[in-house]
Amino acid sequence: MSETAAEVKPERISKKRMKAEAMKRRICSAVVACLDECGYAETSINRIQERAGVSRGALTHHFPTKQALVAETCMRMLHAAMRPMYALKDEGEARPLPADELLIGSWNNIVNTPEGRAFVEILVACRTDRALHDVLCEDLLAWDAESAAAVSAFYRGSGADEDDAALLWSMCRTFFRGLLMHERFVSDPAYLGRMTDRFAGIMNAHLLVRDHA
Amino acid sequence: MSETAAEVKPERISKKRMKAEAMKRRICSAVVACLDECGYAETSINRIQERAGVSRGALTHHFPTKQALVAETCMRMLHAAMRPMYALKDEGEARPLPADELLIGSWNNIVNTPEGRAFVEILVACRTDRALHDVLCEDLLAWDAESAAAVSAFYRGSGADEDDAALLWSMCRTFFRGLLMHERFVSDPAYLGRMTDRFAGIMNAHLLVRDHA
DNA sequence: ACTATAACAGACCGAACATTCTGTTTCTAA
DNA sequence: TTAGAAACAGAATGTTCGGTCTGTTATAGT
Repeated sequence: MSETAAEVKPERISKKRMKAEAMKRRICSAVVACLDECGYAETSINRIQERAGVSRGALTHHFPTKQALVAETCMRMLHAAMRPMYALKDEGEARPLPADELLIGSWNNIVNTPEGRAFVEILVACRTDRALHDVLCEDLLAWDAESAAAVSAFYRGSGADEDDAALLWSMCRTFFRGLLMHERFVSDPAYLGRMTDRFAGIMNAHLLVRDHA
Repeated sequence: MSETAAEVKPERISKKRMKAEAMKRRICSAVVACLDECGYAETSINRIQERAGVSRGALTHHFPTKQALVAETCMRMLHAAMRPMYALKDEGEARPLPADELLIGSWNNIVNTPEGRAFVEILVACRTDRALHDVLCEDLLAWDAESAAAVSAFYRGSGADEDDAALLWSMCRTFFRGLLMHERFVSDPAYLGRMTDRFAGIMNAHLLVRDHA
């Protein structure tokens, strides 16, 4: 059991593990860039290895299959996207933003980014790649639930249901994902801004900041 | 000029052209099925030919490249999706549905179908495939404009802008596209229905049936 | 009836694909 | 200090890809 030996002294961050972690991060960054720029279909192992500037051996050593590579990249992205939300939570009672500002900020800083676009590529791939879906489904559902819980803590919905805020928030993320694939088919780039503004304005009347009673 | 000879007597529907058209329809149907079930990445020419039950020669004869095949499939889908809208227009002043019914109907009969899912696959592919994008962009923009015009004829928006109805309609289609890629990641299938209902309810207050003054 | 041509059929090709494999280096635990 | 294992490196493999090419058959204009 070599792994138990490794678990015995986890406080010791070995030089080996640091290098391996750096390599993994480097590779996953290349995956994000490739997914964003080339799409899932053209994100081949060859392209990733060239983009990351690593050898084929390094890639296959850390990620035995392409699905493992994409899955870990996805989870790293989700974890990174969740971090600011935790930071906000820990910061205590800094009053939450109005919903429209939250939405515009989310669009600009989270969704409409290389990571956001890469995530959409993965989501679409999951629709038809059962193996990839099975690897990610559980974690994605958990992430959804976490995200919904975080929003529900600060916002309430205009509807009757107790979980209306979570439903509305899910709808917002759905809209943003759809917007990403519409991006290249608007004649005027400003039109995207009009859509996000209009949408945020409408949702602002339904996703309301919770009173801290 | 063999083509002029063909143009001279277009009223004569030759047996040859009918067979060719039937073959094309058969192939494009297989493309839709493959895109829906396997996704763009796994929609290979081999798979299409097997699915359609045609020879490689037939495929390459009618569609020299894969992009031509996907592009024509896309345009056929859009044309088919547009047909009921024209039929509605020609039918005259049959009062339009309230927006929420229009939306739920669109989701069930147009978006959440094999064709709708295939269309999303194509849209996502266009994001990173410049050649495919260039072939389709113009037609897709025209289709968007047609769709917006058709909606504007019967509906008005709650906002100040003259084209608010078109903007709202575009937002609705954006939302539905996003919903398609969320489909496999909801724990309860009924949740999708809740999302469409809630969304339709919200939009119903902004997308209003135009008075026939 | 005849011939030119569109409509197929299927073998073939080089490139690229994901994966496996055998070396070589570097670190770590004993 | 020294096995031994993890971290790489890169060649090799068999498959599948999109596209081309040469035949064969059916049809349509003359």
